[in-house]
Amino acid sequence: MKVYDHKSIEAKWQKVWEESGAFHALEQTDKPKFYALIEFPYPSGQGLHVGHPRPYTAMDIVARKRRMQGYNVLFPMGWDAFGLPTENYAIKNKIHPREVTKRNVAHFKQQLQALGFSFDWSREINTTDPQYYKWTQWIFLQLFKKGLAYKKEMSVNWCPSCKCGLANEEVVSGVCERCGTPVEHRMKTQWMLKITEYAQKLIDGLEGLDFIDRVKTQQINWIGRSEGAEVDFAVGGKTLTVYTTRPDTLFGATYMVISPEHPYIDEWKDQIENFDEVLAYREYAKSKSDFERTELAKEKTGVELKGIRAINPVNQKEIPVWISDYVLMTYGTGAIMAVPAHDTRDWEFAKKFNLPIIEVVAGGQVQEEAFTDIATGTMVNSDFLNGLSVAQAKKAIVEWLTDKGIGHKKVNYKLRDWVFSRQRYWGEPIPMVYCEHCGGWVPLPEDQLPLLLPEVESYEPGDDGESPLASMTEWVNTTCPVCGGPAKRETDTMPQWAGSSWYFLRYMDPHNDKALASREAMEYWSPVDWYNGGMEHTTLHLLYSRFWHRFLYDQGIVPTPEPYQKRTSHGMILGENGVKMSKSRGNVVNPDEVVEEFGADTMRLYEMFIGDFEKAAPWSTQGVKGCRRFAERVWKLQDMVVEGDQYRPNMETSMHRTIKKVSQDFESLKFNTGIAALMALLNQFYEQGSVVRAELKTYLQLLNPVAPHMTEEMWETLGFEGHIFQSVWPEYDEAKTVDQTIEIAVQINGKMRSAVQIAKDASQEEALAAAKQNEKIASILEGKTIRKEIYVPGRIINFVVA
RNA sequence: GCCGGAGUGGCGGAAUUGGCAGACGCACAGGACUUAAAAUCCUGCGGGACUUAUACUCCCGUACCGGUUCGAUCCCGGUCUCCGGCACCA
Repeated sequence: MKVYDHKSIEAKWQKVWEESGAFHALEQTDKPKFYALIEFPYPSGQGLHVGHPRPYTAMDIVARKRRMQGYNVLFPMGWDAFGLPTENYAIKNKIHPREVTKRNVAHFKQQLQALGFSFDWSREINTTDPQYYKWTQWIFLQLFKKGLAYKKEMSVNWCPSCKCGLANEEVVSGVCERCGTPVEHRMKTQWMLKITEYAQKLIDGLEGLDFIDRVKTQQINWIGRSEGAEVDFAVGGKTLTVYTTRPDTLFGATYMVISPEHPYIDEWKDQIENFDEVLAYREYAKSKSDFERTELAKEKTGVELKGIRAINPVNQKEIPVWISDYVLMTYGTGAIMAVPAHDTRDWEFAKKFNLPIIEVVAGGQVQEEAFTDIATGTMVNSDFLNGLSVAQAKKAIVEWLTDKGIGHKKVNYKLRDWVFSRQRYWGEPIPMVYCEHCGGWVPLPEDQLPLLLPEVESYEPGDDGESPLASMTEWVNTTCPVCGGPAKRETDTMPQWAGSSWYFLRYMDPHNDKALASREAMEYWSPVDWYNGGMEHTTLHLLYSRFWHRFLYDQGIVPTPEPYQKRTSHGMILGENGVKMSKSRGNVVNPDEVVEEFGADTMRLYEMFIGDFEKAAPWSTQGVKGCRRFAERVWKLQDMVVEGDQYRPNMETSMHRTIKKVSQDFESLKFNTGIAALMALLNQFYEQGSVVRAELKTYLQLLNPVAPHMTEEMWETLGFEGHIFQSVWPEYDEAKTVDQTIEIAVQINGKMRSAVQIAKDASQEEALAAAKQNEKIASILEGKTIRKEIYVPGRIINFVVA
């Protein structure tokens, strides 16, 4: 027997697969389709990380198995290549980002190919390719034409380190998601996408999708739907509208609070007696960073607007008006009615500033703490609502407000519009020009796409928050496509999330120059059948791409409302010491070295066997060795083969059981137990001292999706027909997965005492008789009274004795 | 604070969702082979009691306390701890 030389074997088969186009998706076929997708990587300078192959191998296993099961599989790969790290590297080393990208892509591709993934490389895409971003720009124009892209001056999250604005989703606990720098606020004019218009559709669309629950709940929480009412208060000669989820507590409103940025403050300037104090507070609130507002002690602060009074519309009572930064201008109406008895924040504020607390829902001790339970309380001190439950009161008060024309039902969402401008070079140019004459932003005609990124001298962003493109005067100065007069181009670029918001569509028809993909291709391949990716993208990429896709569906461009039918997620691979791998911790494992020393098949086996696919797992070099040992033992089966085109009778049950187990586990993220079943079967072959040809054939097929190179090599050496990847996945016979005679445990009073052999379909009488004949059971039962006899076929026998 | 998820040997993890807890692998220990080591192969491996020792047998054991059940890692109530997400969202 040849030695198991992983290097030559893996190189050999990778070449065969590549040259024969073994894994190209078919255009014309009667086969059912299966579209498997993994998140395309950002080709960073560090190269592939051992974390990357985990989801890739998982989906590769599914793709390879499905091909053997007769599916036309699309399993593509590409590069999400626009982004800051490349640009920063380019600035530092004075190399064009395009060159950096090219180099990184080449390195990544070589690394991926060395792992033997069955990607259809003929469909490779790159978001920085003008033929690709042409369509990213095209989609932006469609959004603009439907009023879903607009430019607005607003306070944005600003990362002083990246010198760039951030989307709400990119700010994590007040710091920049990418670099960890505390986020500041800056007033900037930004392109925005109206994802809020799709808030409800993005919630509703989740129904019927096969997404793991934590993805669904995270998206729903992020969108943050709440039902309540808007109520008008007469304040300082104006109507001030508040949003509340507790209109039932309206009689308990003892003061009002408005956000420090509320525009009414300036309009009340002459009425407010302590205007200087108010302005000072406004400055104080503005100076707090997001970090301070969220992380530091939430001691309530605020200032009363002296001279301004509000009238509670239900009882005409006069109440004071305050400003405080616990009321946000960006949610609801920027103004609230405060009900300290039944809201924790209002309660804290009222205690601090000695404001009255009036109980309107009985059941708590409102002077001690806010009573917020909505399930048990009864309305009090509330005139016509008295005696009602909270739910009844909500309904009654909203009807009353609606009748009087001073309020109505209202749904709010926490989701904000998507900040879509970035003040950086390495991104898609936004295809818009500003024309004074035409009075605003004019879209570039579609036939002028792609709008290419110009060559610039310096990619360095300005400290003034301007994009590097702004200094390219000859590029910026252009003519208006409508009036032909002088106009200026938009100099901000799109965020990294743009290109990835529709890439799965491009794979369906990657070389089309007439459309983002042909209708025919999209109808055939949509939706993606199974998409695996990281949890960190749940409220970013995954939400953004659902939004774009839903928009394209509403425009009649794509055939399905949702892009992905199934979404799963993998856990991280940690360093050997159980913490996240990083250069600074010195615990990074280089996949190239693992492949070099142990082989791609071992690497794949190990990453699938490492533990629960959905959970984080620490790397273990010993564990890798264990998988290599397993591969070697499989390899040695070649020396143990005996002729035979049938499974041996004593192996039949094991064979059918393993086929069943592996077939199921490879479809349900349980790769670890699927491999464990293959290890157990291998141990059985070793116990037998031999393996029959028919058994080995099945065995190699089952192992092939995980360890494709060595199984292909053994298949050829043993002279099986064709290539293993062209063979048909083994089937099992359910009847043969169960032994005729089974061992069944016998308990007495629920404690295991013995086990007996009985026929698998033994009757209750037979089973109990067999159990009573068992020597040990009989001796225990001796002289005792059996109160109850339990027999669960195939499971257990239990005697309850006194 | 709110929303998710999880607590099982020395370690990674299994357990057909109420039916023999610890599959499979790692580590470890003993043995075989070897001048020796590595590799490989065989055996053992949750804790405890009984036993000279083995076998046998028994008790305890799935974070903790309680409940339902013939029977609970699994279901119910409560407590603790850890991880992830959101966070003054009215």
